[in-house]
Amino acid sequence: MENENVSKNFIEQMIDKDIEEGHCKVVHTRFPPEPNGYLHIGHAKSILLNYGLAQKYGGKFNLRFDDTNPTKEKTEFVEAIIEDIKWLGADWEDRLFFASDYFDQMYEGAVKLIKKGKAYVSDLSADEIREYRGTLTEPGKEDPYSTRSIEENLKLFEEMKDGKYADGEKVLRARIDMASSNINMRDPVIYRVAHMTHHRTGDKWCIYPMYDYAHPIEDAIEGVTHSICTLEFEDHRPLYDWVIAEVGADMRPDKDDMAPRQIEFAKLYLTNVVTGKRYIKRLVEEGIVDGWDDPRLVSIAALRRRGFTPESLKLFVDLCGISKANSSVDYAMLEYCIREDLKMKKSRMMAVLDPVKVIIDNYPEGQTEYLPVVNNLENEALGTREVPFSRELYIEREDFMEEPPKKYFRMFPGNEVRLMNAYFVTCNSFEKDENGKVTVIHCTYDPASKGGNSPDGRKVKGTIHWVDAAHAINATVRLYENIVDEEKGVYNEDGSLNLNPNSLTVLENCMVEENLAGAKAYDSFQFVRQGFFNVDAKDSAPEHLVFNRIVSLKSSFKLPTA
RNA sequence: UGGGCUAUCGCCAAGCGGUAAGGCACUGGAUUUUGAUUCCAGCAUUCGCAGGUUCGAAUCCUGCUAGCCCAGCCA
Repeated sequence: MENENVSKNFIEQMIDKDIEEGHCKVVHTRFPPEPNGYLHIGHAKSILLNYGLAQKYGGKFNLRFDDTNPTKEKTEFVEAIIEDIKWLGADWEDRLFFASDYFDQMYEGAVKLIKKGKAYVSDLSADEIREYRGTLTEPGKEDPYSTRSIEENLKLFEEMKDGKYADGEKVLRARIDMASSNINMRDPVIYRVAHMTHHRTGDKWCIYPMYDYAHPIEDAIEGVTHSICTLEFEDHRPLYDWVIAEVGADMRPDKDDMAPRQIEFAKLYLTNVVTGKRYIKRLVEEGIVDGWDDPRLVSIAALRRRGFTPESLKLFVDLCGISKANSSVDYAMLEYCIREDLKMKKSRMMAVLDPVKVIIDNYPEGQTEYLPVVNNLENEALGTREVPFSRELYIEREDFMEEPPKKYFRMFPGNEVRLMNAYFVTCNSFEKDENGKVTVIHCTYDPASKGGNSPDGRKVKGTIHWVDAAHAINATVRLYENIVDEEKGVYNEDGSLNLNPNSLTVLENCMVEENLAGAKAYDSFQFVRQGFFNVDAKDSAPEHLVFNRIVSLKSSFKLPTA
């Protein structure tokens, strides 16, 4: 269904080559999150990329938790991550794995390295290791413990595993090249001691493998062919390849298929959003946002709560493309994607966010008629509904002006407009309170224009939405804006976030049509002339609905400001 | 001033030696019972800069410049 003429990204080109040259039999990808936090839209790019590749090439996609550091990880996060990925629609079938499932094989691999003379136990402290490592411009120095015999290393490593040493007392290092211009190759630490209960393996282990050692092994064991990660790991690729060559290659399920290959791509950055964990943590702690799923955030949970759909995110990720250039995508692109996804799928309802009363003076008192309304003029499959109409209505306060500027074709004294799906009405007069605020607008209607067209062919420039006063239900509607504005600067001088004071507007006395009465959590609609809205999953209740604005409709209408 | 990577329209992004795709945004104009949608039109003589090779260069070579990443017993 996607356009066939879309050019392939550089990863697809690499995969094509691996297949053509006969290296790769079955494309196998994975998404490997560490369960130490919530997923956000950047992760969605990676998930959809990896899953999408597996689909396109008829391959496989794994979900694997990279849980090699128990000090940061929690079961709570694995559950949240699973929920988010399921919602996104990426299907790992029966391939849900944990790096911790492979701790035994990783340990055996380390023993093998020691036996080959490719790893040694060091007693250097963390500080000393840093000193010996050298700097960006100076080579490192040999670790004084690097000359230990294989037998001694074997014994020491086993003792590390058996808990004879305290955290930080000893580490296992790979023996590569202390003079390498790539700092990752200067005898990297591959195992550390951490007396810590792991969320899955409990107290079985007190030594844990480092990412650089563990990750290639995880990929190899699972038969992953293309290990896709972000740009900051480019410098780690030689080490990834080293581990594969030394121990990983033998762990592959199919020795004839390709050994895993690491490919890096640029992360997704979005303008006007906050993704930094420490910033979000503060916003949550200070009560500025309502948790990690506050609709102004871009965690997957927040986007879901806001009313974004998996389809819209997929579209977004596809439109953004994959490259190696660091870039920041305009938030407007995301807005386009959700409008695009919802416009044909959702019923177009009438809701008055800032109501002002309208009285149709010549409409019979006490009469109510139910007018048929098509739910979505562009999608008949959505059917029709009936909307009550009577003498007293509400319209949007901004749809009336006492003294309109030029090109204002909504309601004003003497002007005829169409009440959408109902009648032509002409404004005759209005009432104001002592503060000059309009309280009631008086109109007369043309009974012949029922349905919204006049038999005499008369045209009106404006069509406005409305809701019947006697039947409307009262609801709360929340309007959102971006939480920061890059034009104004994201950070203050003290490093704190320069927050948009208008990121949340709560409208308490909105009047929505009665057909919305049964709306349930996550249900979404177009509110005609306003935007797309959904029922808030946390705060809405059947007796009092709370809606979130997902995105506004585009508008080229601007009131002249001067 | 070590190594790795990246520079194509306001924002993404194709392009892979034969003379600058596409999308978002924006600007017109048509249709419209949403100032929405849809439609049609416009939107880089130029590819970070400077040289060079070539009949021909965004694509190859050389030299600059700018940005990002790396000195966790994090991932």
